[in-house]
Amino acid sequence: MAKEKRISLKDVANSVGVSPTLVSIVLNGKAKQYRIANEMAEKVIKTAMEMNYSPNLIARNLRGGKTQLIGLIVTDISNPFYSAIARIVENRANELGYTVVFSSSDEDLGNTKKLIDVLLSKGVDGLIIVPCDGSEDIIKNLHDSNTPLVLIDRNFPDLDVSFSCLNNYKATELTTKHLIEQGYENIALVGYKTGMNHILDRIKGYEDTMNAAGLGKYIQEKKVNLLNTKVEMSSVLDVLVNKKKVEAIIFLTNMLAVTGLYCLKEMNVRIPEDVAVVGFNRNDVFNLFSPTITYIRQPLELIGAQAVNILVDKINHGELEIKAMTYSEPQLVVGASSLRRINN
Amino acid sequence: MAKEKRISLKDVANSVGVSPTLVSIVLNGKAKQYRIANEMAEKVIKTAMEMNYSPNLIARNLRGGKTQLIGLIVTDISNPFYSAIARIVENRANELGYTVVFSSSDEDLGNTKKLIDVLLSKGVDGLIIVPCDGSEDIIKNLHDSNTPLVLIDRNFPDLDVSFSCLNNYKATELTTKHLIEQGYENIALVGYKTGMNHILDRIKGYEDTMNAAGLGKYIQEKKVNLLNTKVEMSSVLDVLVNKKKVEAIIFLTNMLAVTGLYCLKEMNVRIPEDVAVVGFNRNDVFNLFSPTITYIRQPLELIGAQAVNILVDKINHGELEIKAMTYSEPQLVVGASSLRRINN
DNA sequence: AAGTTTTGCTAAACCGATTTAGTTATATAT
DNA sequence: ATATATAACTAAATCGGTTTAGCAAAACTT
Repeated sequence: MAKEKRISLKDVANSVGVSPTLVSIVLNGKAKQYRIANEMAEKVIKTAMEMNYSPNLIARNLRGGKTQLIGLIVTDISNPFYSAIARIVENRANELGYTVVFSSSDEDLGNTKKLIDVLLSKGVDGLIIVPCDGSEDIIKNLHDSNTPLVLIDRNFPDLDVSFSCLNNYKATELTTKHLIEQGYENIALVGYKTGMNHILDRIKGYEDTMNAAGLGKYIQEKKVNLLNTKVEMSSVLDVLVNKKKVEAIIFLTNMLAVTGLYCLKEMNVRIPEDVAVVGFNRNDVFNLFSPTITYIRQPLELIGAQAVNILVDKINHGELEIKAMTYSEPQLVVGASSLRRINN
Repeated sequence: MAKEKRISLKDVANSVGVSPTLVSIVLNGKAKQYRIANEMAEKVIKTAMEMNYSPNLIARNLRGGKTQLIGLIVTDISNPFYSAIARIVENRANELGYTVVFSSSDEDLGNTKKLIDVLLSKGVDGLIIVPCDGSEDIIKNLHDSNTPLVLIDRNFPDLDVSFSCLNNYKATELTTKHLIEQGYENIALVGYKTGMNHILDRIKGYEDTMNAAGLGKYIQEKKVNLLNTKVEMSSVLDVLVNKKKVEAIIFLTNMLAVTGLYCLKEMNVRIPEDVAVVGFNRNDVFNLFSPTITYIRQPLELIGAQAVNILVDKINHGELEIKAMTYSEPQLVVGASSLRRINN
């Protein structure tokens, strides 16, 4: 069976008996502007509909230099947090007439560089990136080359690059205050080794709140390596729970919280009797765990949609100079894992 | 700062002092075939490298070439099962020099149709699709138009369309046998309303195994609607557990299992004492739940990579007529939720 | 009635690559 | 010495749109 030829603009033009130019003008809604006769315009539109014409975007884009393609680089699309973001980005992008090309950097600098090159060579009109540790220079170069670009989830405060992310400071401030209100004092934090701003902000939110409450002496921060999280997490939690006798643990990411819960379960640590726990980002695990886990909820809809909006603005209006900075507000979803400590 | 113009083929040609034709030929590795002098070929390649030339894929594709773009349509990229597949498809595609464009159909026929059109209009070289209920005609048309196409996770046995999916029959056969071996007899199944083959196969695997074990009288199948799963699941489970007194429940998808666990938890049903449970596809929830949940593991790596392999074969060799059918083998991961029933 | 404006439409360039059909110069054959 | 073959390269068409410049006919001025 032969591949059916798609109806082209020329086909419609021939059918009506006019030039392709006229058809193009009419179908782009510029009939008035070009003083095309009303009758003629209607006839063209009718014929195009009848012939089931749809424009070849590739041809259109070749002329216009645009692909209506947005590149999305996350660290790992199979991470539910990022796939949730991907879905929101997809939806908003579709609404605005764009399609999303995605790639996973695996938190790797070399990959990031390669993926950016590949996506640019595919002709994406702009990029939404979750930048990985150490990618500041790459991002700066990309921005300097005037590629429409928005960072999401993480950002580099020193760069003039637009971003859409959580108010991370407030997230741990909320969390820490909540735990303190619940009667906890010896509150520890588990993050991972990175110089990335989003994590540093979360750490600062915790530290400031602890200090403000006069609990500075209890500040304890453990950092695990992202590569063999499971093993390191075990020893970190062993130290915190068994040696340091902490009363509560704040996990700085969803993955850390899930891994932490695995380990705590294996260690037969009771939550919150032995230690209270707060996680990060929604996860079915938190709701189905016994007890349910308290966590910070990010307004993903907002964060994702904003990123697309900013990017498309840049693509369309070339407002590349303006640095759009959007910090969305976290919410604390309280479960049973951070219940009030019984005064003893 | 002005956006630097991308280097075009013509720029390279001018720089070397030859025609664009020659540059095109050399860079496409056809120098020998067109008897281009070795010296000249080397010079062109060197200059192209120095100028950091990369071909404009839009132009290339317009001419009738390829975009090295693969379209992936899943039902929902934010569903961890599909984002896991997406990641594997991405990896394999990248290895073969392709980039992935994704879209979510939301199990909707209209969306599916629209997304296919959009992806084709973006010039994807081929499509990997998780077809939704009722999409058989759309898929048939697509296949008939000779678009390289592979179905994944689900398939239409009546169509000559290649696919890569689980041996679904064997999945529930394994599950049911396991439960029977553990001493369960009154085993029910919870699926959703659909005519899709993958679910029908799973149902058949259960029925056949029950019948073969002489437990036909216990066969009970409940189907919930995918739209308000939570509400329907509650009533379905209420009937199964409280009225029908079933001993074990097999959930036919990951989402059903997770939702089911929510409901069972709310109902304070003990697992496996009151009712045993088996889920589908790995999920952190299953491992962190108390008790851990037995589930069917799909070899996602294999399923995803196969789909890409088949598709790229079709794209490259135009082997559109050959129907590649790959069924990958399920594994049963045994947790505590299906522990041996104490004889009473 | 001649000049000007407006109306309604089209030819042709263009985007950046690929490909077909040549062309020219040199080498080989007869 | 003329015909033929081969080597090395190029002009121009092509993909399917968009856009610019411009043309012919009708309508309007003065």
